[in-house]
Amino acid sequence: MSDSYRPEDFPQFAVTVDIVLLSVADSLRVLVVERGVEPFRGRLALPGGFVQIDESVDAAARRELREETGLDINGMSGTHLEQLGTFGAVNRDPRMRVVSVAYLGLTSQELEPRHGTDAADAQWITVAAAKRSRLAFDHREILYAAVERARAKLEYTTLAATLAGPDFTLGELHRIYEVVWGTKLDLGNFRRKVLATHGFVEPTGVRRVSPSGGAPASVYRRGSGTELIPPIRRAS
Amino acid sequence: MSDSYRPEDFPQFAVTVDIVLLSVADSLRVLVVERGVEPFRGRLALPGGFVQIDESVDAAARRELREETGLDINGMSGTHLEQLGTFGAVNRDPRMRVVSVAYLGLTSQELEPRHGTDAADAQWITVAAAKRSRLAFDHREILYAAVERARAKLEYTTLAATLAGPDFTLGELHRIYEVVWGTKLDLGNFRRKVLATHGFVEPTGVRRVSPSGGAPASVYRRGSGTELIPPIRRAS
DNA sequence: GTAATAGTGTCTGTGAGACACTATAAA
DNA sequence: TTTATAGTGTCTCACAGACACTATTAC
Repeated sequence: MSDSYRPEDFPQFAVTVDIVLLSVADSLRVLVVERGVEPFRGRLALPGGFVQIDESVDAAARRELREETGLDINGMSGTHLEQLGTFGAVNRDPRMRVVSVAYLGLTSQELEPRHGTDAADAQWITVAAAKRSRLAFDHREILYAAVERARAKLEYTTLAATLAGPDFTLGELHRIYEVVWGTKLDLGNFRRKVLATHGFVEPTGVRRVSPSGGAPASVYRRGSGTELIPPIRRAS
Repeated sequence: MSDSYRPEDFPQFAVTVDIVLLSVADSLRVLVVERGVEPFRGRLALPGGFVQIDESVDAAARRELREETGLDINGMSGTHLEQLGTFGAVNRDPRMRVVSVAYLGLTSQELEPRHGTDAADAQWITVAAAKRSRLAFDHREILYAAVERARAKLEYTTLAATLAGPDFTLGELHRIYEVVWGTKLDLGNFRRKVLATHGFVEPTGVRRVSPSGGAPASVYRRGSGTELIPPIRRAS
């Protein structure tokens, strides 16, 4: 930390936030926007924007998320948002020196991007497609880090319940794990594990019939716990 | 991401790096510097400094670490350095808007801060003392995050071997865990666990006698592995 | 001898994984 | 009926944890 007060003594940066918002539908999806101007015009990019001088970096992330999707983290929605990491390569933005703080968001996909807002051009695409796409800036690298973080977090936190929505069956929760991890999980063992973990899910008393047939399933909602002890391990 | 090229369209920030460098001696220690000027003159602070306009944020962290301690991450020392998180509260620096990218460093304490360098006023103090101290800026918060990260990483990575130095006995490695976690661990079970984990340690063939008596112990060095599968769990 | 550390043996309980099985819905 | 899902039972193997024990050094 320098001790100077003179602005000319330290380099000046722009600081942005970029948000990797993930959800699970048939497959793992990510919210992207199409850039309308240079640089990277026409390319897909992660939603984000400049941090304002009078707001914290975290607040900027929440604001951008709200502007792009209408999801309001402060308003106790079922959405999770956490800092992922900071990307500070010298030439990551061709215009000027920009340091970007990336965030990982998880949502149950209830809310589609709202037209008529900043998010008019936002869309959900599969993560597989996004990885194939030539994303703007270093957003491909950020996406990879976010997906890996999400996969790891399902192991030792109850965040899958956030991806599953306000209420869900254990079959639906099970699919979240299979889709995010891209692996098969024994449903019977998974059920026992989840039900044995205090604070993961709690029963609502309601039963629901699957649209694809089968017996009616008990509906659960998120429990109060956040950690999974012991964790659910990915297949080795 | 804004599309403007005009500097006046986006707020200007200073970006710093702050480094939480930990080592294990009798207890867990952290490298701190005493501030010589305002603000927070006389207070202890984490080593760090401004990111230059032509260096990446990661490079700035490596440079600061080298300047403060002589440890050169590029030069294949036994030191670990990873990004911890970014602290971007509006008023975290009373002089101006500063966003700080914090790093967690782990070292085996071979190298003491060098006098006659930037680090002339640097010193190792126990983490317990640092937590009691009124650190400058939001460095207390950063320290807490770093210690928790280090504790968690010992569970599922082989980083303890980095804290233990170039070569070590299993008894020494065992103490690293007990000191960082602040718990007791059964030595017999720990030994079996470590030796059964492929890539954690490898024998050097050398034996060493402890200065505090006891039978001579086999000396090991770090293995090539980085992950601990399955992890060593902290006591619940 | 005692103290301290290194290293091994062994038992037990828990729990993950594999897999079989029954039950209940839709088509 | 078949198909798809929900939910339970059970067996086995691995392993973490507890703890006893021997071995080897310094003092």
